Amino acid sequence: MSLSTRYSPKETEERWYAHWEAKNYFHSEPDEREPFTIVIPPPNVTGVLHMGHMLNNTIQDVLIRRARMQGKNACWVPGTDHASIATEAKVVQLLRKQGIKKGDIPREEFLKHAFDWKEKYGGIILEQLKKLGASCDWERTRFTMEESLSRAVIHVFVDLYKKGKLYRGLRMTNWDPEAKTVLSNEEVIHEAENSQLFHIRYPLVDNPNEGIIIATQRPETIMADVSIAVNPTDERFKDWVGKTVLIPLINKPIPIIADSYVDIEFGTGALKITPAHDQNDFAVGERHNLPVVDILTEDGKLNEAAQILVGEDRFVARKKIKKLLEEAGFLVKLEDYQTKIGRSERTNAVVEPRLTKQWFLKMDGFAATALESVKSGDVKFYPENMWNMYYQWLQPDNVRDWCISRQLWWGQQIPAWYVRTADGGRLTIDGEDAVFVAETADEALAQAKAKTGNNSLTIKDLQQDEDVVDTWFSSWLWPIAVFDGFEKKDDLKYYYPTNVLVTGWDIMFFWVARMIMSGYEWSEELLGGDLKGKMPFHDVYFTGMVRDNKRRKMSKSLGNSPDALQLIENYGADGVRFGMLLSGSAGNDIIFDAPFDPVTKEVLNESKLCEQGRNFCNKMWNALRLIKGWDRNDAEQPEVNALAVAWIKDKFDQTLAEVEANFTTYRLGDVLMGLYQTIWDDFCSWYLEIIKPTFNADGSSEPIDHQTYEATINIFEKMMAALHPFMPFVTEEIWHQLRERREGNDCVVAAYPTAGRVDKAMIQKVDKAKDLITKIRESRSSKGISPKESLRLFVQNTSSAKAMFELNGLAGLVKKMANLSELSFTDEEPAGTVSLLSGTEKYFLEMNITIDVAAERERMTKELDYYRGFVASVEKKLSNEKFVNGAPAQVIEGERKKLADGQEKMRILEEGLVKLG
RNA sequence: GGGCGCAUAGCUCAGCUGGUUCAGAGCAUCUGCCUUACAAGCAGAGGGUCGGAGGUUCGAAUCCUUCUGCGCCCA
Repeated sequence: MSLSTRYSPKETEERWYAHWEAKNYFHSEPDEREPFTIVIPPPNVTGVLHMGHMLNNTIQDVLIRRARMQGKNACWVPGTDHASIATEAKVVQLLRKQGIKKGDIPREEFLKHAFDWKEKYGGIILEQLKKLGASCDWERTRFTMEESLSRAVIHVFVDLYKKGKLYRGLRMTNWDPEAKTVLSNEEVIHEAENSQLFHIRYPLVDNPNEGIIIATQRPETIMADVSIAVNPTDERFKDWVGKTVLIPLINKPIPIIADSYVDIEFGTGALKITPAHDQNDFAVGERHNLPVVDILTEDGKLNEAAQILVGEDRFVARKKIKKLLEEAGFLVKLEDYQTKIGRSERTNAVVEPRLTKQWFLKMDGFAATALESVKSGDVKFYPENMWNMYYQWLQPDNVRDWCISRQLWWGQQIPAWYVRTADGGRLTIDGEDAVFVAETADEALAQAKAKTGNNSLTIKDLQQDEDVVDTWFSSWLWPIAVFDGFEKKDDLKYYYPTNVLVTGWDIMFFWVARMIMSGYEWSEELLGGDLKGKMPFHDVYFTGMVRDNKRRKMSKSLGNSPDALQLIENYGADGVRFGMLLSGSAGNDIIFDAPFDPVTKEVLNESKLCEQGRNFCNKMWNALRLIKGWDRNDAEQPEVNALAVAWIKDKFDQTLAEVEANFTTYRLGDVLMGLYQTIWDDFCSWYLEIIKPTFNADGSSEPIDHQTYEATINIFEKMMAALHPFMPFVTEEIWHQLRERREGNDCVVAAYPTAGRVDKAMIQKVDKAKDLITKIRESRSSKGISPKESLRLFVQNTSSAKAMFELNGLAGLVKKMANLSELSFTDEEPAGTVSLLSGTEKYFLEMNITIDVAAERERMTKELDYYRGFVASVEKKLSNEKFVNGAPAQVIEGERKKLADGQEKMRILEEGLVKLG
């Protein structure tokens, strides 16, 4: 057989993924087994695979693959969300290129284009996940805008309205003038930007030579001012309160008021109040019953109410008004100023505070439920300290009602209807729009008829709310909706609550908390007696953000993120998965150290950690090549091999015990590192070297005994199974190269190995032997003696040494690994040897060189000094009465043992020094 | 301004309920090896006093206080 010396992931990965899919291993149907369910955090349908997705989905895949191998009915539901703003922006852009303006086509036609776009591009990210190895149940792929999920959104909207939890209200909202829609707080990104503070004088109406000077960043909004406010305790302005000043340029009189909101220290101490364009000013205005003057259009231009500069964009207006104020002598001072500016996450437009009529969901009850769910432990967070952030956010003071309407088309249209009046306006009742909320227009019509008593109303008289709901208003239903839970019970009953959610902490509030809310709101109604728990998931694993080496979040716009697919191309999916998993632990942000090109400053698609993963694949591949190259015979198993086999089995069992413990706390990086070390160090570097047959001078190799060969294949395949969730492709490939497999005997569905009993005494003896071997190698290395040269070793004849080497095969093991021609006991120090100390045993290594006595003495003296200090510190501890009385017996016992060992080593070293002379 | 988190080797991070020779891992570095599985490798080595100060304790990287620096969330 001929296997290449390098493992090549490319061909292997494609082949095995196709095989798994053909076998339908990832598909789940409810049955009598215990379910293990994960719903994917649906990536944006516009998205392409980035580092965050790779981290997040690798973790999910590890968890789901392990559960599958443990015999659970594993179900990982994939899908995408419709990302209303982002997708709508893309579609608008695309149409514009075709010469079509959104405003020129009807809603239905636009949606058709949007769905076409989704069909064409929406599946890209899911295909990319397959490259990563994600074992999703692709038959269950869902999309938040598909019919059933949309029906669920409409259903809950109506349900919440009936429950009195939804209302329409005029609110100061975040307005994106580019997308012409309201944004939620989470969609606004506040960052420090450079700006200017304008000091402007407002003349007194009675005496234009005198005036009050205010400071503002937004001079273009002075036309919307309704008053000037000062702090009531501010002595400087005591006499000004109650007077009237004129707004510069438009000469509109406004009063000076006193309000404690004004910060005396800031600016001039006098503040212009502009309720329509500032959240805080709006509150001040309400307190003082001031009017609201809105001077901006929906696309951020000045309107008629501004009187001047009408039609100018607000930023153009700012420049122009600066000149006007200067010319008219109202601009007193300009100072540079840094302030936090909010920009739209999607369009990057500066967000305007704007009063609009929106739909809101009352959050008070929901927030309490979400808080209690985690507090009580129904939902557990990993890492636990994420609770702090969650708790903080969900405090009543911090929770605001959820604005769920968006002025977009791509999304579920709000199921609320208004009645058109003859003049084209809306029918109002008690001064408010008459609104009828129902799942269908017919139902709304019936409601309208009943309410108005007008039976001649027809569908044509109704006008549906133009807006759609926030995308999160569909994704908060995800754990229920992906199982069509609002329409049928069977799947939901089996899979709900899901086991674990894996997501970034940055969406803890607008997704995780809201899913918990919706879970508690509807799961019981839907499942009744079949409910296994109201929570949507038992555990939440929060991943950190993937950042670059300057700690910046990796993003497309910064250009600091390596290309995910290129990384897979370079290192293989297994290599990249290894890199992602090893780069950090739960919750902590991950510094993914991709280097930058020093010349172009562009990020390179390179990674040391992924390289390590790739090298690991190659290591295992070569271990396979080695084993497959051996001839076998029926000879009896040598003692050395028997010992090696027993040792590696137990060693691996120890690792498996750690694997199990680390999985329960989601320490996946630790699991992987444990497997990495045991496979590379214990299995490859020690075990295989021990049992490796010797080569003859003629180039042929001795055969290996059948028993050892079989044991080696057994342990290797177990290792592959244990590693499979982390590195699925290479393990599947080796699994099949190791043996002829029957149809269906694949690693992906093999039983996950469990830890067995361990002979600790044996492991300890082998560990001592390994230490001895290392000391011998070190001795050779420092004295320039080749490993190829066989040496003789003498063991100081003590009862403990005798006991150690009584273990069958141990002496042979040491001889082979340290290349010794002889290993024998001695009572006296043989001539021409250097002494070694390993544990508390003394050894003499014969070297065919003259021993440098002075160097030997120095080395031993140094070692002795260390143990003197060590023993002294332990003695001090043990002579402390408080320690002996206060510390647990186990600890004291440990200290006594340390002392005895230390003293024994000192004795041996002192003795050796005396002999050296 | 309010809150949360972080600071351990050159780098990225573990270190869980204070106590095993507790100061660790991986990478990087240095030395010697192209030894027929693997140079994407093998065998060895060096390197930190745990951000600073103070405290609790028989005992502190670990608990408390405070300072400094950094990151994030909210206003």
